[in-house]
Amino acid sequence: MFSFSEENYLKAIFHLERKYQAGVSTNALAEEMETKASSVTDMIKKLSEKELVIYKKYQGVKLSELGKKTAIEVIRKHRLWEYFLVEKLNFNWDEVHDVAEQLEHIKSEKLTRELDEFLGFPKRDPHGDPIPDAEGNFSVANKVLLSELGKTEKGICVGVKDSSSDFLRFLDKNNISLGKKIKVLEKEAFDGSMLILIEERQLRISQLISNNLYIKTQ
Amino acid sequence: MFSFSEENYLKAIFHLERKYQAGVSTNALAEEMETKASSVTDMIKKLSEKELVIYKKYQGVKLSELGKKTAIEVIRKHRLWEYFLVEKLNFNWDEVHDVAEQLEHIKSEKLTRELDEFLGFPKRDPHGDPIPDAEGNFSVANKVLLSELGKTEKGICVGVKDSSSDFLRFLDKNNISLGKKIKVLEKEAFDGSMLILIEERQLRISQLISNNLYIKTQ
DNA sequence: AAATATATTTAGATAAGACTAAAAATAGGT
DNA sequence: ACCTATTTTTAGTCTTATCTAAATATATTT
Ligand SMILES: [Mn+2]
Ligand SMILES: [Mn+2]
Ligand SMILES: [Mn+2]
Ligand SMILES: [Mn+2]
Repeated sequence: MFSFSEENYLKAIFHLERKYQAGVSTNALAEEMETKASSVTDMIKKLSEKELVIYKKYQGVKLSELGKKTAIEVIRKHRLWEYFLVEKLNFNWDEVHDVAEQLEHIKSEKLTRELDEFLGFPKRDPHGDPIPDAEGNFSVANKVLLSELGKTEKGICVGVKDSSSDFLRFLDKNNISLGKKIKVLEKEAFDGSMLILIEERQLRISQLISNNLYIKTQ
Repeated sequence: MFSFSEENYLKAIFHLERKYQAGVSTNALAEEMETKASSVTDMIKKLSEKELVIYKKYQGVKLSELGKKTAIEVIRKHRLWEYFLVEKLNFNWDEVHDVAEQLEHIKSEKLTRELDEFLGFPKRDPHGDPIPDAEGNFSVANKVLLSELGKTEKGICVGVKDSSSDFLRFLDKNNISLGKKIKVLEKEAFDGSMLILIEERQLRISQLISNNLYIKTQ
């Protein structure tokens, strides 16, 4: 149906639309795709021809309904494969992204459907991100960044914002993983660092860390 | 490492080398790849530059050691994925080939290794073809075509030569599957058709069928 | 051995996706 | 409102993989 490159652009636009509802700028997309603005303009024109995006010169792009549907399908596959790699093939959560970037482009509805079933219709990928179902529906959890919590507030660690290997391995090393209870004991106004309680253990973390950990409070 | 297209050419050359040990001709390769001879020449030159094949103008191609190793890796992945699809994801043996054609190009040594382990190091794919191990070794079974058997000879059905959907569904419909015992009851000299005994059942099959079924005798 | 047929390679073109450099449009500051 | 900085688009080039048409080499007949 669509090329790898087209699918990757759609995915990138989908993710950037959160931040730029008015339309995703060429430069933002160029940065996300690690390419040049001129290449982005070329591709946007092509996607526009194919009615995957709505585009007016100098005004940025938005996904059309078809574009959004396609992007969600790719994201669904990406996250299902990440789940598969961790749950069935002994991958660590920091090793799955690059392989999933390849697997997400495999074209077979039956494969996606059967994989989903084989995995027991998982709701979240290894990084806490929601896995869209076959109809493209997914629940956006009411999560906040740990850095937004104040002293004495608590919740459960439910996701990571940064899913780079470096960050994930840091979390592993410090025994921070999804599902664990976290309570803010102290918050340093000066540098934004925190003293947290995680499973009976006290830990001091920098703002860079708390800015990349999602917490579900309630 | 190598492009999808390069990998597909290597695989095709590998398979054709059985038949054309002296060197695979441009035309044979063009037919196998469903492309034009001129395109084949272009690609062969590129593969030759990369030392994946040995090529002299007008003399056909052979795989180099590196080319052979690469081809076997792709075939290993293809067959492992086919096994996965049938054993874990409820695919029928006639549905797996096209998806495996995509999956065979995923680059991740860990993925291949872990998939192999997850599947229990299978030795044969759903069509009876051997699955190379991580070192590229695989056993070539001593099988013959059913059409080569004479009256009263018997053996076990161990593979298919043609693995088209049409042929495989024909076998399904007639309850012929790998592992079943087959005995030749009659052989018609005129049209090459056979009367066979398969699991207490008598069945008349044309030469086209017996020419595409592998049997292990002993 | 020459003529003819077939196989293979070369030449030139195309499409996708990327790039650099330059031009044009938009946004901000005074 | 104008000047400047930034963003975006255009123009032209490159690489990969394909194609058609034409040229050349090899194989087969006579
Ligand atoms: Mn990922
Ligand atoms: Mn993820
Ligand atoms: Mn196959
Ligand atoms: Mn097979």
